[in-house]
Amino acid sequence: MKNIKPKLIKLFKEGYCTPQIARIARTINEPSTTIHYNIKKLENEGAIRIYKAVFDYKKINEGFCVYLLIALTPSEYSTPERIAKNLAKHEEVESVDLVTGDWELILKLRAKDQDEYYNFVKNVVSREKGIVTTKSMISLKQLKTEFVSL
Amino acid sequence: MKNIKPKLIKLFKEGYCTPQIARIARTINEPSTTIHYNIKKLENEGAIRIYKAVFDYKKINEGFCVYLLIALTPSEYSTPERIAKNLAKHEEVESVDLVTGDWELILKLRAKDQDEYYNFVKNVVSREKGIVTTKSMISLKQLKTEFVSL
DNA sequence: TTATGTGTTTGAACAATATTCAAATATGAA
DNA sequence: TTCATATTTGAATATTGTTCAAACACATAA
Repeated sequence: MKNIKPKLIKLFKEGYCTPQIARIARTINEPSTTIHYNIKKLENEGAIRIYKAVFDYKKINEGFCVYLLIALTPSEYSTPERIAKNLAKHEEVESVDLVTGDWELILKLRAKDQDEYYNFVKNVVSREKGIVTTKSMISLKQLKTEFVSL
Repeated sequence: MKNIKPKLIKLFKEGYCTPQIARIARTINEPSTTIHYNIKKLENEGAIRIYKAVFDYKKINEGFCVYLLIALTPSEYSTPERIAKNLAKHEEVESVDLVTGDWELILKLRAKDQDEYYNFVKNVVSREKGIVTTKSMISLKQLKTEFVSL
């Protein structure tokens, strides 16, 4: 047994997919070379970043999903991007945004379970200097992710 | 001019992509038939939902991104999914979660600009019975989306 | 209006890739 | 060990992506 599964999941999270030109051509009834030309144009403009897979995260041991709100110390207000970039590096992190309102950052995180999430908060979030408060909003049910209804 | 672009964007948001088996095979140095077998298994298990494109949303006129927190009236606590599903239908909605804490729902929305977002709130959100309060957290900067760093 | 340059569409030929199939191998349970 | 089931793999085939050159569309300026 070669245990290919985790390797595939890792690759599919950030790419290793490609458009189905022939199927699109059939669907909208245009020549495949026209589709090809237009897709390449979108890619060259940078409008399309990558092609990737969307998972049923429960089935790949990432069923625990949390929105984490973060408030920074006033001294960090001028460079919130430093902390944001550090946090974005980690594979548990689906998204990172600087936002308006009572909190400076909002992260979407995926972990296997509560324990794994606790470890992430303990080892990554709480070690980051400049964070003053956090608040976890645990997802009880995900109805739509990445524009995909579940 | 056939204006293929918007059609492609629509299709790529929810699929019409496929894994690059040969490239994966080269990357992890395994026969492509082995990769093929393992991918089909993941698909049949339902672990992989779809293959799709991730965009630079600013370049496809969806640069305005908001996290919308929603509190429900106590009478809706028993059926939060009804409202959640209604909201999830709309194409502006990237994600919908039922969450713990001070709010019942969190939505991630993408629109062209503030005006278009306002129209969505006015026409869709505020018409939904059972919503008691909302709070918008506007994204000032997106550092990572859908596991893709920007 | 016509001329000119640029961007888009398209079919034909070709290159690369996905898929099928059958055989070999591995794995776990009795 | 034996058996049933799951996984790996190469060879053949089917399907798809890509290249290329020509035709066409569109905008601009003379």
